[in-house]
Amino acid sequence: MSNQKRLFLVDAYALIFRGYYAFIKNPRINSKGQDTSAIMGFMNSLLDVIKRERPDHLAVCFDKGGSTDRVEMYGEYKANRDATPEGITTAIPHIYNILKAMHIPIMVKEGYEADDVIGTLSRQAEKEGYKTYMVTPDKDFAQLVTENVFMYRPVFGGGYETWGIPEVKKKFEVEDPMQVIDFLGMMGDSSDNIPGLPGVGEKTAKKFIAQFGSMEGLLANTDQLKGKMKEKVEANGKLGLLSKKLATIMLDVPVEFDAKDFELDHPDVEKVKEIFQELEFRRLTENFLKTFANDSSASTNSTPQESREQKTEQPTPKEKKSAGAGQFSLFGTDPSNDTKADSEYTRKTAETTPHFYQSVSTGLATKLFLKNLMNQASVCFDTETTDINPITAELVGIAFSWEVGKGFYLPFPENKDEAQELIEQLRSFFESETIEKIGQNLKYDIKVLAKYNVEVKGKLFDTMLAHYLINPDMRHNMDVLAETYLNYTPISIETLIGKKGKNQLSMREVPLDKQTEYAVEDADITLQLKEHFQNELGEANTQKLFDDIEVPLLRVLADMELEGINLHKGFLNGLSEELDKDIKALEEKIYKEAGKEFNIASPKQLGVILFEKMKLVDKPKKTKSGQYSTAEDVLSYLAKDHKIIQNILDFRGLSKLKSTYVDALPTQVLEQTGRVHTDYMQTVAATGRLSSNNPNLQNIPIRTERGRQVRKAFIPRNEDYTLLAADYSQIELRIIAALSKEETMISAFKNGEDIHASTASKVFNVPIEEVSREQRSNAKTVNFGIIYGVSAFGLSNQTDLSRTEAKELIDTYYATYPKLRNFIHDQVDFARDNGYVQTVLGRRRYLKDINSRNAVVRGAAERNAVNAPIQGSAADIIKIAMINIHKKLIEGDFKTKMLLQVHDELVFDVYKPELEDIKTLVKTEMENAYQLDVPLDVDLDIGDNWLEAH
DNA sequence: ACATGAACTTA
DNA sequence: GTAAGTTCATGTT
Repeated sequence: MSNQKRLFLVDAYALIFRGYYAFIKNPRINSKGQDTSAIMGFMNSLLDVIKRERPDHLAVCFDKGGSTDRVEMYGEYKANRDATPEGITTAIPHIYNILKAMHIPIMVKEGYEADDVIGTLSRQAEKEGYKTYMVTPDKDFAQLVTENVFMYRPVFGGGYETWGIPEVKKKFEVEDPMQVIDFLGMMGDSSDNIPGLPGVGEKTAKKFIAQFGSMEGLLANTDQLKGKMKEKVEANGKLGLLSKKLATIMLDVPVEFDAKDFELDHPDVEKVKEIFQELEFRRLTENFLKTFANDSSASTNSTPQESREQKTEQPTPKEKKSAGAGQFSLFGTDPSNDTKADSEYTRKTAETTPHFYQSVSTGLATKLFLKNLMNQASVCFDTETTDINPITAELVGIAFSWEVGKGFYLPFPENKDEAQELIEQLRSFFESETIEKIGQNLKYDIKVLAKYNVEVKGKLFDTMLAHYLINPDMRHNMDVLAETYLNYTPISIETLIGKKGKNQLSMREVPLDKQTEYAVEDADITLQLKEHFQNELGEANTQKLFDDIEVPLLRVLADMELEGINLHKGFLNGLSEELDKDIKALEEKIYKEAGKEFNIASPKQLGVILFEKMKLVDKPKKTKSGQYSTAEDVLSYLAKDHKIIQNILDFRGLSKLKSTYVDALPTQVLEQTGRVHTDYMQTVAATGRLSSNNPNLQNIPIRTERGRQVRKAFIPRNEDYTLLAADYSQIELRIIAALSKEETMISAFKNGEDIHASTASKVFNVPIEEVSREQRSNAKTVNFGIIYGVSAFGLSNQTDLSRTEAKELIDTYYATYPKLRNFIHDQVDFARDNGYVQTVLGRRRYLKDINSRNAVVRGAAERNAVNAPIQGSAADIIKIAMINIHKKLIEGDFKTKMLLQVHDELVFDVYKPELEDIKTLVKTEMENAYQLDVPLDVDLDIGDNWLEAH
């Protein structure tokens, strides 16, 4: 049996899909904007199988043109499948090329699915004495399992399981794997759109199989069933038999198993390397070389020259050098000694990497360490604390590293005074202007240290910010970065302190040796990442953006967050009670109108009430998940005809207001400071904007009278202070006017005209003083539409214009502002040519879908190409203003503090005696942050709360 | 306990 | 039509 030859048949699409979705949260995009997730995922699986099992025969099977037979039987077959994602269709040609270069045969047959091809080949191989392993996660294959045919299933979390007859029997509760067909036929398969018997799911199907053995057996004995189930089965006998047929994998596909052809041969290494290089697979290349490394000793064709020769010949699988099957066993080794540990992925960890991490506790060691530390030019550090909130966190330790693979950890005593003593010894390091400090998310560490009265001075390098500029669309947490760029899996925080929730430990409770390994590893990795990103910043031309904007801004944000803002809790409590009364009253009305009590906040229940019970509409709109849509725009449409609808909309608005703002905000006041401290995210928004959370202070209501009351709760520090809000007027329109050099629009801004009225006057060809409200409003909508990348469709949705009217309006608009249209086209062209667009400061956004064949996907990318430079440039400009204002406030020793940023607005807590100076300072810095051909204009407002200051 | 979708808030 | 975050209900682990 051990000598029996083994054939592996790979179900290509199943593994490709699996690989693609494994990366769906964090798609692999290379510098050319290609989504390589699917290729990467598939190749990982393929190499994994080869490495683990060292098959002597292998082929990869694809579907082609779907199953004509099955579609003929049942028109709906696979009809409700979503279109194959673009990331997959574009991957297929690459995968074909790689397989060809690897000399692995590709099996496809027009009009058949991979299942059928694999089934047929497995039967032929069985006759020739092979053991066949079908590499697929798809359960349908279980029907093919015999004594010599197995499923080889990848399992989540890595590894594989082999399903033979016993496993299939157990899983499906059948006597014979063939009964899997009956099982699938009965319960159906929603992904293939096999109907199955109505009302029969997994449980019932298993019961039927046990009782009747097969679909035919069931249909012949329906007298033994009862009730509804009996009726249903009897009525759907035909559907059941059809379903069984659809679920049956064919064994007579016109393909042939050719043992010689299927032998796993040596790949054309150079060719594969070339393709991988093109796709920018670094780790995979190593993995590939490693996989095929240990067979080369005996083989002659592994030298570069040889391989190149082979390439210039015919690199098709057919062109094999004849090598006796047994003698030329590629891998030579017995698969059984290929241990699990060996194949457990190639990513490095602390365990597999030499390192020297040391904790420093004694006084003498600390002295030596400090001396050494102060001699460095550049040091990476990372603080470990008791809390994720830096304001309440206490230091548990600090890790330092300045040499790859080495580092030190200083544990901090729990006693506050002793901790302060230790930090005092580090003060000269942190406050040194000459030593560069490296870290991942330095804003956190800086805030922690600020609580110990230590300021971090000198040049900074934040790896998270660096990567945000290099690839803003990815995520930037350290684990992802380490895995992507260093092929290294760091120790997870969970292995130290446990899963979050009930019994999570504090870092303080972790044994010192574990703390040391974890903390110094973080510093070590961050140091390595810095070396990596340093060059990439230059390549992406974003070095200046990094040094002059993002890094300085980090200190500004740290100060704003530490400062927090004063909140009038009592006022919100009063508001909450009012809202509560009104919400209850609305509830009463709604229940009465509906004739039933239900959860109004549940879209599902609400949909049933409105569209099934009350039947307000003939054909209700559905969401993609099949529920009735009760979205705002759908309901608004009905509001004038049905009183209940307006009440529901009001209910929703008030509930949101109460739960998200009025009730939530007071709970976010930090005990220690009595203020609300938001956290600005500097690396989240793809355009370069900031985002705010815990709580989000960038979406405090303002549009409705009721909502804007919440702003009254944001108040100055005390009576000596007042709030100042400074906001850019029309900054995005000014930017697009300046960038497009559209003179008409530029001069309107220069003359201080009302830009929407001015646009209306030109588009509708009336004198500016005769522009009607409606005309101005439509012009305003188009102006905004331009910023978002207009379509006639979108515009007509926003206004009461029809699609054609909207189209006409856009055409006239472009005729009025021809350079604006050119600008838009230029942005899209630039994106097509370069794969990215950029802001005034060179901040890039990569647009992988800009050349997509799918018009919807491409359209979205085109709108991004227009919007990102505008939204992003506005973000750049306010960031410059913030940095400059922050600097001036410190230099001038002002008591006034900058508190909030809301995209185009800054809010200050102004010390009253400084008011006039601050007004001038803020307006000047904001208006002169960046020189455009259009003047920037800033409105200032002052008040005793945020609403008055507007 | 955790993830997702719908709905609602902002610039 | 762009960019975000929070809450609630619901379904899965």
